[in-house]
Order: sequence, then structure tokens, then C-alpha cells
Amino acid sequence: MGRKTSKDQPTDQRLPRLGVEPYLQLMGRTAAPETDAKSAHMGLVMLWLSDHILDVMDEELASYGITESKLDLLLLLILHQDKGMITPSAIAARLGIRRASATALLDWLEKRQWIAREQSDQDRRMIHVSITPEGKELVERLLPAFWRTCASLVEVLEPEERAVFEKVLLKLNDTIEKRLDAGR
Amino acid sequence: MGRKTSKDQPTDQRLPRLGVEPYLQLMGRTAAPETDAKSAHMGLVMLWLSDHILDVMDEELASYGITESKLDLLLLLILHQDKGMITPSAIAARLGIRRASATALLDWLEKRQWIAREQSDQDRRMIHVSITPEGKELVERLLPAFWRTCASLVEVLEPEERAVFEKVLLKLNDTIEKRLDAGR
DNA sequence: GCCATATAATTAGATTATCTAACTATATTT
DNA sequence: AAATATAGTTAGATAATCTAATTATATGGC
Repeated sequence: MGRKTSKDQPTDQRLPRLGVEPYLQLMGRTAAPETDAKSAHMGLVMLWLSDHILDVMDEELASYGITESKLDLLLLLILHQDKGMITPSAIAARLGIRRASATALLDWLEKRQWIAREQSDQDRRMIHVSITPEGKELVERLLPAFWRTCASLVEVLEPEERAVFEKVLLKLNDTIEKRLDAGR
Repeated sequence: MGRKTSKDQPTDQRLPRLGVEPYLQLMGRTAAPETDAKSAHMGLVMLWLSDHILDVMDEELASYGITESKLDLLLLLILHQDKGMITPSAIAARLGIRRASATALLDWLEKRQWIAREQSDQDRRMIHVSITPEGKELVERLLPAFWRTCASLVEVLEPEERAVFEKVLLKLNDTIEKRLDAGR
């Protein structure tokens, strides 16, 4: 966060990242013979692209004073509203983090009055979490820009490219989600 | 890191993430009218895919006791070897981080004997950083798996899909790199 | 040649997002 | 009623960043 305002010493210069070529050369000597070079190259670019995409989104969200993890939590609360009350445990389970981590996020959001905690009457160990009007206001204010930014990621593509890309994207995402789920 | 060995209370269960549908519905009511819904949807999936790709790579690297940031640094040292000595400042500039952050990474790597620092004779303010034989050994051991993992990211794609996808990938990566460079 | 300024690296101190383990309070089961 | 399970939190850790300040060394202007 705050990469925009960073200054360090006034003379700090940003050297260009190494291009892909040196990496490909290194791959030539270090990849196992059965690894397809073209695929590995594409995967490497995907890895870089992934980093860049998260950087872009972090910067966008930083201008609203929030981060992706915390926005995820707020969106979960909004999307869950009609389905009744939600507890910190359920939030953690849905976000794929530990309950202790959820507690930390909730503390931060509560301090800013964007969420509220209320003890359950049925089971006094449980807490019901909800988004406040202020929290909703923030999300409503930020979402248009969020969708704009999402859209901007693929806007350079030509119509022909988009059709294939869309299919590929969903396929890759499904595959990797299954792969990650498998390891749990 | 270490998501694999996580346990918490034995009863902790991982609920499935919400699917894309609720998000699309939310988008319907919250996106600016001029935002293209299809693009925004694709961008959202790209954002998720990006998270997943980094998760996969983090897990892979964790099994070698290293992280992406630190591997980046080691690879930079390897790729820089023929071009003479490199300093912490130059490393920071190439990685796009502050010198203080580079110092922290170098401390960690030095403690494990994977890099070495040596004071320059010409300019005694400067440090020359190099990768040690042990560091090289680690990288040589890990890179085959790294390329394997890269390749595995796109392995589900059909040959026809790959051709288009490759072009699109490079285009998206170029575009976003320019965009990020612009904001500096 | 000396002093002001610039630069290189580090240190100090902070934030964010995670984690595991231990703890407290409350339910549930036997 | 005692043992066990569950919900939430707290305590303490690690990792990757940041800014600001500090220390040491060079350099450029006079």
C-alpha cells in the first residue's frame, strides 16, 4: 500500500525489470527435459501477470482505505444478508482463513464502524456479524470503481480474442480451484 | 505459508467459497452503467485466478523453504552474474522495492548462507552481493519443479486454445506493465 | 583543502495478513 | 456432574512491505 507516495532518497531510481529472455535462457538449462518449454514460458508470464493484477487492484482499493482481504469480508457480509446471521467461524471458513485471522480483520473493520458484532441469544458463545450502514455506504461507493478496474484488465482485447479468452479463463480457474481444494 | 499443516480445532470445516453468481448479481446493481458487464466478469475471474496462481506457487516454493520474493532475488543474482557486481540498491531498484526491504531479504538469505555480502574496495559505502554455491545449489534443485509448476498452470488447455491464449497473455501482460510503470 | 551535500546501507519502528497454540466461556454428551 | 466439544479471542510468531532516521563515505564548489 502507499507505493504511490513513496519517496526514499530523492535519487532512488527504478531500474527496469529484467525481460523474459534471460529467464527463458535459464529455463533452457534448468528445466527437466520432459517439461514443455512453451507451457513453462506461458506459466511464467501468467505468474507475472497475476502479480501485476493484484498490484493494480491493491492500488485501486488503497484509494478507498481498504485492502482486498477486508473487502472480501465486507462483500461476503453483503451477499449473506438475506441468508440470516453469520458468525466469525463461518466467515473464516468461507474465506479460507483461520478464525484468529478473521478476528483480526473484524477488529479492524469494527474499529472503523464498518461491521458490528452482536452476541447470539440462543448460543452465547456465538457472535452475529453484520455490515453497518457506513460499511454499506463504503462498499456502494467503491464498487463502481472496482468493476471498472476489473473491466479495464481485459479491455485491450479484440472481440475475437475475448471469446476464446473467456472460455480459457473459466477453464483455468476451475482447474486451479479443484487443484487447490484437493490439497486440503 | 504452511497452509498445508494447518489444523486449528479438529472440527474446523472449510465452507465452499461463494460461486460467481451472487457476485454477478451484485455487479448488476452496483456497476456504473457504462461499465461492460462481460468485461467486468472476466476481470473478476482473472483476479480470482491470480490469487489462486500465487497460492499454488507459494505452496510449491514453501516445500523448498523459500518464498517468491526471495527466489526473485536469488534469480536476479544468478542472471546478473556475468554482468559484474550488484549492490543492494540495484537489487531494490530491479525488484521494485525499497532498499530497506532489500536489506531485510538479504539478511534472511545471508543467515542461511545463500548469498554473501562483500564491501566494495572502490567505494566503501557499497556492498557487492553474490549468490553462494549453497544458494546456487538450492536454486538448481528447485528450478525444475518451478518450471514444472509453471507449465502445469496451462496444461489443461487444448492446442487450439493455447495459440490464442499465448498471444492474449503477452498482450495483457505488456499492457498492465505499461500501466503500472505509468503510475510511478 | 574544507564544508555542504549526496549517496549507500542499515536500523528503528510501523502496518497488513497470515499462522499456531493456548485460553475463556458456554454447550453438549455421557 | 464431569468430560468433552465448540466459539471466539488472545498471545506470540513470521513475512513482506513501508517511511524516517542514522551512519559512513564520497564528491563538488569555493
